[in-house]
Amino acid sequence: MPVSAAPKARVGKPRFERQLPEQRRGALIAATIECLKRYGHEGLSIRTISAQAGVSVGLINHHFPNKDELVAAAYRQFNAELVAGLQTAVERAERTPRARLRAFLEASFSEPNLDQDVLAVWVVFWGMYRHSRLIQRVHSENYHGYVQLLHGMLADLLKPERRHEGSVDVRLAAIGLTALLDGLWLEWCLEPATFRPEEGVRLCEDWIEHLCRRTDR
Amino acid sequence: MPVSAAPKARVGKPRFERQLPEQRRGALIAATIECLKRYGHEGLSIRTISAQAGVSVGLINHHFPNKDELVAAAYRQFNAELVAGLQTAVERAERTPRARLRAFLEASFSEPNLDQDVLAVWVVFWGMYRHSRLIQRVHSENYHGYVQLLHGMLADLLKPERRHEGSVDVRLAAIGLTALLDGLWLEWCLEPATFRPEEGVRLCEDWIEHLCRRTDR
DNA sequence: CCTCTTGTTGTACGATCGTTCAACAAGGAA
DNA sequence: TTCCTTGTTGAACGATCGTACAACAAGAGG
Repeated sequence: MPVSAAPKARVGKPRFERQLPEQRRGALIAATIECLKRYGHEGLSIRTISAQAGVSVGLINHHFPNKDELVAAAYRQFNAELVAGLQTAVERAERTPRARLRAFLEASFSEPNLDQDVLAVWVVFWGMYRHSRLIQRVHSENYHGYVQLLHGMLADLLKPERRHEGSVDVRLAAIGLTALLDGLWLEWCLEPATFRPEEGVRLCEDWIEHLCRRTDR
Repeated sequence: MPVSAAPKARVGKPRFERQLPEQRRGALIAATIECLKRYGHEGLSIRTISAQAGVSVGLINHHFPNKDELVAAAYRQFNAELVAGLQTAVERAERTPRARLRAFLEASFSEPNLDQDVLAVWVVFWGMYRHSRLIQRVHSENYHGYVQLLHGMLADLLKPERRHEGSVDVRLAAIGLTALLDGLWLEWCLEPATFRPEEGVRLCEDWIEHLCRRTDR
C-alpha cells in the first residue's frame, strides 16, 4: 500500500523543475556535445539528447526551432570552449612571444583537446559543413578567429621591422603552422601510437625556429 | 494501341541484366562513393545508393551481408584509388628523390584529391572510426601504407649515410610532413579562399628543404 | 525447346527518425 | 487562496531507415 505518490499529491517532489530559457538552452547544448563525444554522429538524435539532458523529447523544439539550430549552437559553444582554453593557457605564460606560443602549442597537445572523442565531435561538424548553411556560417566565424589568434602571436614573434620585407610571409606562415598543428593533432587522435604529444610540440617548435632563422638571415 | 510491351512479351528489352557478382559489387561500391561525394553522410542510405546504382533495394543485401560491409569496402576502394593516383604521379617523375617528392606533393595539391567533395567523403569515414571495428581495420591498413610511402621517399632524399645519426629523425620527419600535408589539404578544402594550391606545395617544399639543411650541417 | 541456377525485384516489417500539439503543472503575481 | 503565464510532458504522425523474403526472370546448359 503506497504511503506517498498519490496521483494528485500537492506534497512531495514536483515532477519537473522549470528553468529559465537561457539555462535550459545551455543544458541542452551541453547534452548535445556530450552525446556527440559518446556516440558520434549516431548520438545526434532528439531522443538521445533529451535523454542525456534528463528531459522529454518535446522540450527541445520548445527552445530551438529545429535540430539544426541546436547543433549549430553546440558547434559554436564547442569551439568557444576550445579557444577560451587556449587563450587562458597563453595568458598564464610569460609575456614573451616565444613563451606564449609555446604555451599555446602545449595546450593544443594536452587535455582536453588531445582526445579521440573530441576529434569525433569535430569530424561530425565538418561532415555537415557542405550541406548546412548554418554550419558554414559558424565555421567561418570560428576559423577566422583561430587563424587570427595564431597570426597575431607569430607576428609578435617574428621581427616586427622585417615581417613585411619579403623573405617571410606571416600570412603563409600562420597558415602553415595551423596546418601542421591541426594535422598532427588529427594524426594523433586517429592513431595515438604513432608519436608522443611532446614530439608533436617539438615538431611545431622546429617549424617556428626555422621561420625565425629565415628572418634573421 | 500499344504495338509492343505486351505484359509477357518474350521480345524486347529484358527488365534487367544479370551481372557477375564481382562486377556488381564493384558497381555498388562505386555508387556508394558517388553518393558520399554528393550527399555526404546523408547519402549513406540503402535506398539512395541503390538508386544511384540503378538497382533495386534488395540487391545490396544479396552482395553484401550488411551495410557496414559495403561501406568498409567503399573505404578500402576510395583509399586505394588515392594511393594509386599518387604512386603513378611519382613514377612518372624523374627518378631523383627530390623530383619524386615534388611530384607527390603536386599530385596531392591538385585534382582529384583537392576537392571539397573528397574531403566530405573522408570525413564520413573518420566519423565512423571510433564506433566501427571494420572501419578501424581498414583505416589501419590504409594509413600505414601511406606513411610508409612518404617515409620511403624521405629516407631516399635525406643523405643515407647520415639519416640515423641523431640530427634528423626520419620517422618524425615523415610524421611531420604527413601532418603538414594533410593539414593544408584539410584547410584548403574547408576554406579554399585562404590560400592557393601552389602555396601549399611551397610550404611543404620549404619544410623539406629545412630538413635537408639540417642533415648537411 | 525445356530445365535449372541464381541474380534481381519489390513489398513488407519493425524500429527509429524529427516534429507537432493538446494537455499538464510549476511557481510567481494578485 | 486563486489566477495566469509558460516551461514541460508524452502520445501521435508521417517519413525513412536497414533488413528479410517470396516471387520473378535472365541466360547458360542440356
